[in-house]
Amino acid sequence: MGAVRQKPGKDRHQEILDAAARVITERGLAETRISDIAEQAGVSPGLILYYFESKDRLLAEALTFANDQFYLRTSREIRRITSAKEQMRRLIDLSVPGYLPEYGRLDEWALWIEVWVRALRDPQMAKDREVLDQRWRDQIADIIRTGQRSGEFPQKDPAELALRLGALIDGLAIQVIMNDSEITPEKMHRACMEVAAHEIGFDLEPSG
Amino acid sequence: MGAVRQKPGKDRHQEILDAAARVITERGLAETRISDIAEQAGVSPGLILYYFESKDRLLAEALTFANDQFYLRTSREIRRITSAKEQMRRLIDLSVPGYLPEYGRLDEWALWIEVWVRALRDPQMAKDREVLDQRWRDQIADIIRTGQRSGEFPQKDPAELALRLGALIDGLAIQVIMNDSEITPEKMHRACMEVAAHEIGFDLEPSG
DNA sequence: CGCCATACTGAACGGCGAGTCAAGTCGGAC
DNA sequence: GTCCGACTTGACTCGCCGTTCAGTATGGCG
Repeated sequence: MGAVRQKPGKDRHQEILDAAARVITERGLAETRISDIAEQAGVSPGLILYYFESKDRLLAEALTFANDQFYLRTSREIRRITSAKEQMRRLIDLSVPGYLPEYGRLDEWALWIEVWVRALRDPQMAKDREVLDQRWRDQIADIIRTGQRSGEFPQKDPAELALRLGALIDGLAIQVIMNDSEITPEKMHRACMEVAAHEIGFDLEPSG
Repeated sequence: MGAVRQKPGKDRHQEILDAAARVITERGLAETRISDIAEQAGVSPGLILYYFESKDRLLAEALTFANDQFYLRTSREIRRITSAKEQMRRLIDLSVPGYLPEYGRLDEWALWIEVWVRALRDPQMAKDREVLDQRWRDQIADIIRTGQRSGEFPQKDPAELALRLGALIDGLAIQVIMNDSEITPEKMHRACMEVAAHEIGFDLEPSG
């Protein structure tokens, strides 16, 4: 028996988190077994518990890990854009599940729902969720502040606007990943843009 | 051994669904065991599976059952009101978790999240969710149509408005039941009323 | 060239909980 | 009153899965 020890360049901890996130996305938190994660990561089940204290901790870590990925991606994309209105559009592009073909069905949203369920009972996850959610709202608020500083947007409370827009995006994204026949990615995108324009107070026309 | 047979006035099926909904609310879907439901209902574990084919089916039924309760309650309340604007206010009153002290923390929202998670993988639950969600949006749209007929509200697509308002309420309600420090029931209520007024196009002043 | 620490394996253990079942109880029909 | 069938019980089975652990390979160090 034994083991081909792993190349030093690789990080098992991260590999396992990544495998876990993929399995959770596919099977759901409740149906995720340690052996699934092991298989996905290409290691033995025993090794999972060698790196993580328990299944529970691993799952919790995997959820926030996946959320970080999404945050970092959007954050990077947005920083490249100067116009606040275009930043807003890009944020919405990236937030609508299945809108950009290159990003699959944007299954981060499915994981996000799992976070909510867990956060209802797990105090640590509840704390993590609040931090993650605050970061999400701040991202929106920052765009609004940018637009207000540049004169693109009128003066209104950015935090309040971010709260409302964030909630709207959350609510619509849920319906979209559920494949609700009432709403498509395109429709969600339009709804988000229109409400954003209306509530923040900018004009939709150019390249809308 | 044996059994005191139950009074004919009672409906075991319903009793068990009710017990299940309460247990799920308290412990979460994943942590709900058959024996918990039995205990809550005051019967033996065996009886649960006498009335339900499997744990899975029971849980699924319990979730839609609880949602029905919420729908019927709000529906009844709203039908009593004539002014569309007041109907809208009442709907929001009832939808904000913890806003009306007499309705506890309105834990239906917690169950609703469980529905979402399950609907991602269970086709039957996916169908049920869509029906339930459609009913929820229709409830909002009907209020808007009422207001438009009476001249209280201007003419805009009621279905589209309902979609957006429903999503906003969903998104905000999630944050509230998570005890997010950024938002309180009162704040959510104000946000919903303001966006409703702004998007539907009515004035907030009277008894606002 | 041994030797050790570390990474890793997979078989085995143990507990838990869904589902089964044989037996008991009781209301009502006749 | 007696019998039937629906209702109810709780002990039992059985499979599953998280966790443990004894053992194995391997890279590096002296």
